[in-house]
Amino acid sequence: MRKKGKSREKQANVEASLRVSPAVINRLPRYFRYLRELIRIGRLRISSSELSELMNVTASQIRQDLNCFGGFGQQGYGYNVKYLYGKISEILGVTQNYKAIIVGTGNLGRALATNAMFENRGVTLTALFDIDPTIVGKRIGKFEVEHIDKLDEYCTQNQVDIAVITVPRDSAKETAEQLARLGVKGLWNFTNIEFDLSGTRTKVQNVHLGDSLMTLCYNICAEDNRIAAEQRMQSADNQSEQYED
Amino acid sequence: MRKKGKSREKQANVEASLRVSPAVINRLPRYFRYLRELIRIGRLRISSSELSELMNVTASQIRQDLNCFGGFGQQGYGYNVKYLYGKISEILGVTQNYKAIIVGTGNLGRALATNAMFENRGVTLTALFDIDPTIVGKRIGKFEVEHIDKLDEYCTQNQVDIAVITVPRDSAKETAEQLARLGVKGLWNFTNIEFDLSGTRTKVQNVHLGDSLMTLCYNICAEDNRIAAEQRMQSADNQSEQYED
DNA sequence: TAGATTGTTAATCGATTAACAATC
DNA sequence: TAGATTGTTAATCGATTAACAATC
Repeated sequence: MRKKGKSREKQANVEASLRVSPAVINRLPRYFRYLRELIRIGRLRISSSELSELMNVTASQIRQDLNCFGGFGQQGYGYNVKYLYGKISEILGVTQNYKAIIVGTGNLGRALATNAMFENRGVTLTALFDIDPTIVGKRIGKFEVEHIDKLDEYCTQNQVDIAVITVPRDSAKETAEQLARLGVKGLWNFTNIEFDLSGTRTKVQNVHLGDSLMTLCYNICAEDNRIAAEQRMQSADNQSEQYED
Repeated sequence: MRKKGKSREKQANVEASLRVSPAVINRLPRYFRYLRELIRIGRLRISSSELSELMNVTASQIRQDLNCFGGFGQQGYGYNVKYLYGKISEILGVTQNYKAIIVGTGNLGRALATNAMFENRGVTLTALFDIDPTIVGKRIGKFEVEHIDKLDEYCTQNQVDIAVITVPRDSAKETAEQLARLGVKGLWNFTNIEFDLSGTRTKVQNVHLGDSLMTLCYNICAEDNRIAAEQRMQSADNQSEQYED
């Protein structure tokens, strides 16, 4: 059972949004993912040490992270999986029912438009926009693509919290600034360029797929180098063995 | 002109792949991106302080980061843009001409298959695989989709450095382990689950789009809370003003 | 040469881990 | 109550920034 009265929840943190370190914030979605999986397999409770083994992090880090937002656990018991999942969902804004649009219905935009990811995370897609007249009017999933000229009107008349930006790089900056002007709260940026929206309240989350691919390439390349170095060592050893007898 | 003889390049680091901190590695692709842009606009040289302004980081960090790999600059001059770009490209493995395949040609797989990102970063796509018989044999971009049953044979007979994993979550673990067994050097994972390939030399780079969306939602939600708090403060101020006179 | 800017060391800052008292 | 496990403080570790001597 949950403790009631003398709850230690850091209400201050949640309410006044006292700055939580970016390192912690970036780990929250991963907790969310693991907790959902635990619910799926029917787990009712979990201790920080069990979860730490599952997630390959320290139990200390888990307790520290969760405590930025409140005392969600119980001494001697651990964490109630569903309760914790609910709390993290709240913190992540899953319960806010944010509305999103996709701007740019190229291959990537279309792929996202039909992806269950949004609804699985409490975000509702409401419209798609494109500039290409041969695409405008076509159906993608349950939407009819609208012309980008309608963007201003749409954003003024409907709640738009998030805009997914999947336009070509040349129109990206302009589009981003337009959306920020229209008061869209967050941009999910799939283009290669970065936006400077300081001076607005609009948040930007960059995906930069190319950077991710490059990081992978670096790690592969570094491993290749290590393997080559190992082999050089080995053959050097063999050489000296030959001389030894 | 580049200095020659008494070069200070950390050859040791590049050759023996002395561990570079993950924080630095994750920043490299961003340098790569900005340098490419500088080349595009015809810049020949740049100082760390100029670049720092452009990228919104400290000059100190830039010099520190680059020096993990060698002395690529010149006192009193700065960095030669093309030379530095070449060096970072090398470090990131762009010059290795890695070969990649895409496993899973759903919406996301198809979007990636026709994306210029790979060739722009020195990676060559060579084949696509899927399990769905209605898709196998169809053309996507310049490829004909092959059946996943051919994966073993293909990987044995061709160099496959990178596999892009865009399969449904239920077949993800199995697919990843198969690819690791086949000696694929790196997995670019677009599924929601994580792989444990410790004990293999295969590197995994997770994209986790859902996590990225959640981080954006957190930041929006936190900002919403801050705005609400501000407004409460404001109305409290107004209240006390009323009482003041 | 004088001015500029790097490479590098030392100082600071922030994030992670360890330890343990509080408490369920 | 005794055992378990959290919440939290203190210690450690790593990453960032500042400063400056080296040098182009």
